[in-house]
Parts: sequence; structure tokens; C-alpha cells
Amino acid sequence: MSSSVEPTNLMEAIVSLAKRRGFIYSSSEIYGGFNGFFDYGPLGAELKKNIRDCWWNDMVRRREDIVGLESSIIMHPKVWEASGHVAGFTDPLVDCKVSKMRYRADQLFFSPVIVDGKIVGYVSALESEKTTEDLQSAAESFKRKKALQGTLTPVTPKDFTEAQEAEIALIPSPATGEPGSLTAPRAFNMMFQTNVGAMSDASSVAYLRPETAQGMFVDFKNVVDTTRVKLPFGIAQIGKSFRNEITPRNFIFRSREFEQMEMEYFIHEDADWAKCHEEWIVWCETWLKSVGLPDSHLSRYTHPKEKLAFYSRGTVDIMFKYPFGVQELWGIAARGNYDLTQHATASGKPQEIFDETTKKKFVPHVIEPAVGVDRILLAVLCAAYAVEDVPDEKGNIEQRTVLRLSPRLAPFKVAVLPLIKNKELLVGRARDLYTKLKRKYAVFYDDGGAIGKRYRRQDEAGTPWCVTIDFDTIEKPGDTFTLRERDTMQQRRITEAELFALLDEHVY
RNA sequence: GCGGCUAUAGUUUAAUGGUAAAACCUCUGCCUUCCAAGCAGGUGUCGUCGGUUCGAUUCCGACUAGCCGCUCCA
Repeated sequence: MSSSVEPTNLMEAIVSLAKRRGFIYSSSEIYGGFNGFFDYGPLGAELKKNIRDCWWNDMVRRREDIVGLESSIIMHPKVWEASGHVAGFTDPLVDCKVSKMRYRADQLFFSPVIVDGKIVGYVSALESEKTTEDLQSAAESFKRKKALQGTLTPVTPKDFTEAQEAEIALIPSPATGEPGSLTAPRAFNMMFQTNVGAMSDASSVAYLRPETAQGMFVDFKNVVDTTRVKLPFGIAQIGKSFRNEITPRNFIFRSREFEQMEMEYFIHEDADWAKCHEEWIVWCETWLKSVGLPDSHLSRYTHPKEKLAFYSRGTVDIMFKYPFGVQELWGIAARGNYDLTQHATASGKPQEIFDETTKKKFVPHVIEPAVGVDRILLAVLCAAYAVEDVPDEKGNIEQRTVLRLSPRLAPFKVAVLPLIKNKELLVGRARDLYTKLKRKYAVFYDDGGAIGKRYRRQDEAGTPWCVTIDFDTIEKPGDTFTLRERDTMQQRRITEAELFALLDEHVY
């Protein structure tokens, strides 16, 4: 039924629809746009709000063990020193001037080639399961090529961030195999800086938060002391974060200003963190399916142990199959007690909980599910977008573009349409119904053009239902309307009470 | 940031060294008894800045933005 669309064309079609129907515009468009920033139009704002509301309701309001928080975007600069972002939120990058390839310095390995105890040259290799073997065989062929005699010392892999200045000129580029083309690693901190107060000097530097998580850690004691929470419990937050990405890419997938939904779930230091971690992964997967992402597009990626940050015990990403590839959607990290410990040390304020049974104090450990609102929104749009071949009354095939958004997320839940607009009674009843529905739901009223055109317009906006006030409504007993379903295009008659019941069931 | 390609109406695309065209969308009016009907109208600083030229949307350069790759991640 759905016609197959090429991935890049599919992405272009979605971007085009998003613009045309008022979901997403590029930021500052009249000034030529601004790379990495986007605006959400009337429909996009509704869709995004619905994603936030669904998450907040399911994560906070419908649970007994999680409370909400809204911390400030600009926090004390010491927060980011303690969290490690000032020193560590960087990507050391190395360029090969000849091949124009770019490498992350910590993923590029090298070793001196030592023959009879003397360094005779260098070899390099990219990170893989067999980096050491690659380096070893490179060293052996190096020795062979130079026709050197003597004993080859086994290679000692070091990553490029450890390379001495003198060594950099001697290390061959993995692309060319020749030395002399690699640059020294350049650090690039992804935090946006600003100045607070009237003076703009070093003492006034502050950062736009690169993640919302630190707000939960910094306010941990406040929440514990003021809200009677007991372990295990979580603190959740939705808010904007900012990262000065080198290359924003793939529409809203990677942007410089984005919105996160994060939750820090604090558990006893002796609790079974692995079990808790798995439970949260399952929770997140279930949630994604509940907002309409198909199982077939979801997968898991478990970060290999050796690539984990030193404080992390395990990280699993829930991946989504976007048109441009399988990419990260939701990261669920077991962070141990690293963050609270860091803030306790940096602030001098203990971040501990008292265990009534053991009579001992301890720093709780944490499981962190972190997801981007914009990424969910993009995934939802991609999953919902479909172009169908539909026969018209003469049997000719024409195309119908439809967004199969879940009723929970759809910007408008229902459109109210008088069958024709030059009959006072139809319009009057339609306006009356519209006014009633509007008190509780996002509803759209449309009386322009032929009825079929209005149905299709709503299909593109993702509205799950249309109700049409027709002549049966005003002439026959029962006060019923035509209910037209977006996905099946089927129609049935429905009363006002039944319509409210239908919405109440599907929109929550 | 580096390399390649690109930029014309809200969208998708034409044409042209002499101030631009179509379809769809949108808006107004008429009409319309269930799947993008019809009729009549309305809506456009060729991404920005500079250069060549009598004259640039067209040729050249820079900038900005987009796509693809390197890279990154919520």
C-alpha cells in the first residue's frame, strides 16, 4: 500500500512537509538561516508539547517514585568544573592534511617501531578489535621494507593524545601511510560560554548547560530534604540544553540548541544496579512504542566495556532506524555515584543518605535515562510519514500523504467540518460542536473547499479524526455526525457523547 | 572545521547576459449532499554582499545556508 521512497528523498519529503504544514522552520530564515538551530511552527509546537506532556505524565505524575524539577539553564560555573565538562567535554581532533581525513585523537593509535632497542620509525592504526595486531603487522612490514636486521620489540599501542610534539611529525597517517601530514590534536569544548553581570572578564564566565542532568545532582539534597522521597526515587527534568556541535546534521537530529528529557533514578549503593538498569531500558522501549514508534525500527546498542567513560558501569542506547541510518535515540546509563561524589567534593557539602537499618551514610548510585525531545519528534515524524496510492471514484490512482501520528501526539485530535459552508444550519451546528470540543482538546475547524480536500489536509497534519456535520445531522433524529478515520479513511456515524468518549479513551 | 555538490514563489521545478514561468499549496468570492472538483480573482526584493559588463537571476569571488563524506551525539 505505502509506496517505497528512497531514504534521502524520504528525508527531503519529510523536511518539505514539515515546512509546508508549519511543523518545523529553519531558525532566522529571513536572515539566511542559522546552522544548527530550528523553530517549531504552530503544528510543531503542539506536537512537541504533546511529546513533553506524554513523557511527564508517564514519568512523573503517574508514578509514585519520581518527582519533577526545573533547574536554571545557567548554573554556577563550578558545577561544570565538578562534573568534568570544563576539562573533558571536548573532542580532541586530528586532521590529515594530505588525505583531508579527520580522526578523533583518542581513536587513533600509534607505536614506535623498536629494533635492537632503537626507535627506527612509527606506525599507526585506527581503533578496532585488533588494533594491537594491526600495529604489530605494520611494524613488521616496516622493518621488512627498510631491510633492517635485528630483534623487533613488540609494539606498545598509545593513543594519539599521548603523542609528543616531536613524534607527531614522524607518525604516519592511516590514510596515506606516510608521516608528516597529521596535525597536533586540537581540543574543542562544546559548551557555549557567556558572561554574567556587567563585567565580561574571566571571572564572569558562565556556560549554557550542555545537559540537564547536573541540575538533578546539584539539587539532590534540596529534593531529599524537602519532599520526603525515599530510595529508590527519581528526579526528572525537561529543558533546553546547548552544545556547540562541530557539524549539526540531519535536520533536527543534531542541533546546537535542543531539548532533553532526563531522569536520574537514585538507588541504594548495595542495590542490584544491573537489574534496575535493565528495567529502565525496558520502560523506555515500552514508552517509545506507546507513542507510535514501531518495534521494527527500534534496537539496542550496548556500549562495549572498554569504551565506557571511567565512571560508567554500563550504557545502553535505544537506537531508531531514521531514513539516514540507525542512530541513537535514548541513552540509559548506569553512572554509579560519580556525579554526587564529585559535587560533594567540589562543594564541600556531603551528598549522602542515611540508611536506617545499617545506621550508615552512603552516596546513592544512579541510573540515567536521557532522551532528546527533538529526536523523538523526528523519529515520530519519520515513522508516521506515508504516501499511499488511493483510487478515486473513477478508479484512477492518486496519492495521499498522511502522517499516522498516535492520537496522544497528534497536534489536533479532531477536525470539525460542516459538509458545505453556505448552509447556515450546518455551519451553526459545527461551530457549536467545535466550541464544546475546544474546551478540552486541540481541535481544528475548517469550512473551506470541498470536503475531500479538507480530509486530505488533515491527513497531512496527522489529525486522527474528522467529524463532518451533514444533512443527516440536522434532518434526522439522533444528532449524529460522520466520523472519518485518518488511517482507514472509513466513515461511521457517531453522537456527540460517543465522540467525547472516543477522545477520552485515546487522548490521555 | 576540511573536501565534493547545491541555492529561482510557502512547496516541487522551468527558462533567460536585456528586471522571470508552470504545477501544487495558500487567501477572497461564487458554487458544491462525503475523499486534493469547477469558475473568477489576490499574493513573488531569483540566499546575502561585492566584482566584470551599457546592463547580472544568468559569468566570477567572498559570505551564509542546505545535502553527501570525515567527525560527533540527547
